[in-house]
Amino acid sequence: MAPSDTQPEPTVPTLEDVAKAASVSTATVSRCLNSPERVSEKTRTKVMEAVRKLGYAPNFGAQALAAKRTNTFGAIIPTMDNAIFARGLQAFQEELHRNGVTLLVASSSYDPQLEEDQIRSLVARGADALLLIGHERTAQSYSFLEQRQIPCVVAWVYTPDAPRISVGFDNRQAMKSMGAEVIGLGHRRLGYISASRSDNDRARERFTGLCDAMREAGLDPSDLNLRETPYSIADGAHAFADLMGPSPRPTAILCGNDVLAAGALQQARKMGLSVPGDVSVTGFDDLDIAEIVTPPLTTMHVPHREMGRLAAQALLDMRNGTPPQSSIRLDATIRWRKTLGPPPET
Amino acid sequence: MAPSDTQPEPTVPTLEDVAKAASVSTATVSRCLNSPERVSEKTRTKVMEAVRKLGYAPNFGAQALAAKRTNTFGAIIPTMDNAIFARGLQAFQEELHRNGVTLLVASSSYDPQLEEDQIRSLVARGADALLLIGHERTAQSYSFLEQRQIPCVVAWVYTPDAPRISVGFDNRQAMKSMGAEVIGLGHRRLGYISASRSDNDRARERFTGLCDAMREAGLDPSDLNLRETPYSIADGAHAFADLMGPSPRPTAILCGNDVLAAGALQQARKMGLSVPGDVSVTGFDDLDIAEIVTPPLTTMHVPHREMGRLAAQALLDMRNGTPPQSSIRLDATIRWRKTLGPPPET
DNA sequence: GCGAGAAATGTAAGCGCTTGCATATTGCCT
DNA sequence: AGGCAATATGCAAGCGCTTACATTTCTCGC
Repeated sequence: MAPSDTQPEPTVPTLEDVAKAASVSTATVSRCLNSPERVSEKTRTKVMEAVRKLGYAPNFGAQALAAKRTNTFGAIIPTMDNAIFARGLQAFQEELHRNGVTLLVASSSYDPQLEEDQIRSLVARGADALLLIGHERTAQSYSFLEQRQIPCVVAWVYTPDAPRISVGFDNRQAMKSMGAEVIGLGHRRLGYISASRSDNDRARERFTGLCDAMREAGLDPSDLNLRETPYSIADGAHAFADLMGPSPRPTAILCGNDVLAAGALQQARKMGLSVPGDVSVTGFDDLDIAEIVTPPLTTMHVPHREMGRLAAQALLDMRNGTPPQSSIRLDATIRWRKTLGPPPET
Repeated sequence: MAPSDTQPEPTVPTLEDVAKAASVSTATVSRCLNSPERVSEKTRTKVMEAVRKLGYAPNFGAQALAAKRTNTFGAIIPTMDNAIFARGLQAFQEELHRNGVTLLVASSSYDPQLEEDQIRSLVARGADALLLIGHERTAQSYSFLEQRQIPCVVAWVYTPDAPRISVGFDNRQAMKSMGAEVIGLGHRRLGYISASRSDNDRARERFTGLCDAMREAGLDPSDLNLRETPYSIADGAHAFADLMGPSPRPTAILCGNDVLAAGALQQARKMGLSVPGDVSVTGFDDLDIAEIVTPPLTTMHVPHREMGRLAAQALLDMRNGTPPQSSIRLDATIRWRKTLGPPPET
């Protein structure tokens, strides 16, 4: 039904076209669209009709250029390829939408350079404010943000002393408490599967937290059997196999996140190891998968949606000139399920 | 270390500032940035230095306005809240990035009206092309796209007859083949857990495909025991419980996607039902979770990354004036794992 | 019916950038 | 050294929109 054979006009209607069609000035059309109360009923109707007929939609670039504001926020997440950021981001976007702002999302693939590009790109596109993950980025990124005075909050971490507002939880403390539980159960030989710690402060903090826990229990962190790998189930499985190869095997394997833990669990089954009978496994994040793996994963629950919502709130406040006084701390708490138990008797 | 006490200048540097700082014309600076080869080595260095020193970043709006192109594509997905679109989208973005285009993502929350807004918003922001999911959207969305002649491809479906290019697989056919396998194994009483079919042609097609399979096997589709629910593990569990309540129970429960199937599996365990001993379960999508649930889920494998890559390719081609001749068909094939077997003896 | 102030509308100057065209510079060949 | 082509730069006209400010049109009170 496309009436494309009559009018081969790829022309985008402009304000001027509308003005002409309604025989008024462009100023009037603009006012009609932006502050309708300043235009008489009659002309307004006339103009709106022209708008509809022409299918006019304002050119965002021009609008931003002339008005110097957009109602757009940006978010840059390390990856969309797994569920880690999905839920928080969705909540973030919902909250923004509720407040009339549009969200633009970009992903950095865990690459600081790419992230810098994305920041520039989002800002150039008029993002009024930015949501960033973690504190790790290029100096240029920071000075750019600084210079442009772009409101921004850092999520997925809680760092009260950092120069910018964060909304999240204390990764180090959280992993420390997980470590303490594990050790408290009697485990002494620990394995840890971490995501790559370079360019990732969350991963680093979690690792440090585990070391804290060991130290506090009189264990030597350098005995910790560490594997650092990319972020996938298969990687988790591989690392687990690796860790469980040489004897004496660890009696508990902590994972930096649930995806890795799911891989570990899978591998455990493949190796005929019972969890937690032969070896305990813990995760971090409490993603959906934590509930459905077998056995259900004991993991650190992170209030993702809450975090997204509060981050949006904070950013909105900043934009409106009432910045939150300080970072916002959320609590991550252990979600006990079935993969953590005492070490085997032996 | 923020040197913010000396210069309280929230002024954004413009092309002109850079030009002045480098004592050249704005035209030269512009060329420096956009086609460096047309500028002498010497001035280029000079200009680049000024750019760096001032922290200059082009104003996207102005750029788009003047150049009438942006190197930006948009994608609108129904939700970011689960993994369904994540992998494909990530591949899509990688391919675009490889070709120098930036991706802007928005999510519609499965709401056609919201999607329409997002389309307008993305286009107004200069998206040169759009990736959309499925064919279901408001008439206004279509006429807008039509009128603006925005290249766009529809993914996650394969519909050779539709007026726009699609890149994906045949949902109906795929589910039909899954149904045929199930029936071929001897199952007669079937249950189906579907995502909401309104505003979702993928869900509708899959359902239809299953009916096809039944009909072809001499079964009456109206005997199919259907549950339609939102998209979460808990919903899947709930629907499963529902379906397995009254006797005679179905001997196989097909699910419209893996998330729902994961819930079903979870519920089966909770009810003490063995899969596939007491009841078979199948999924659709082959997300990561399919591999890690217990037992591993027999599901329809969808080449997500390939789909994302090809969609990007197609869109790139369209933008460059060499549109693909037709829709691109990918194959979805059954990934046999452990949840589908013959019906119980009884 | 008149004049004053309010309300509605129009005029035009940019916003920051790209780009066709004109104007230097440069390099090279004879 | 002279002349020409090629190469490098500058000039200035917009791109589509917003918004002070100017102008026109209403609306009333008397």
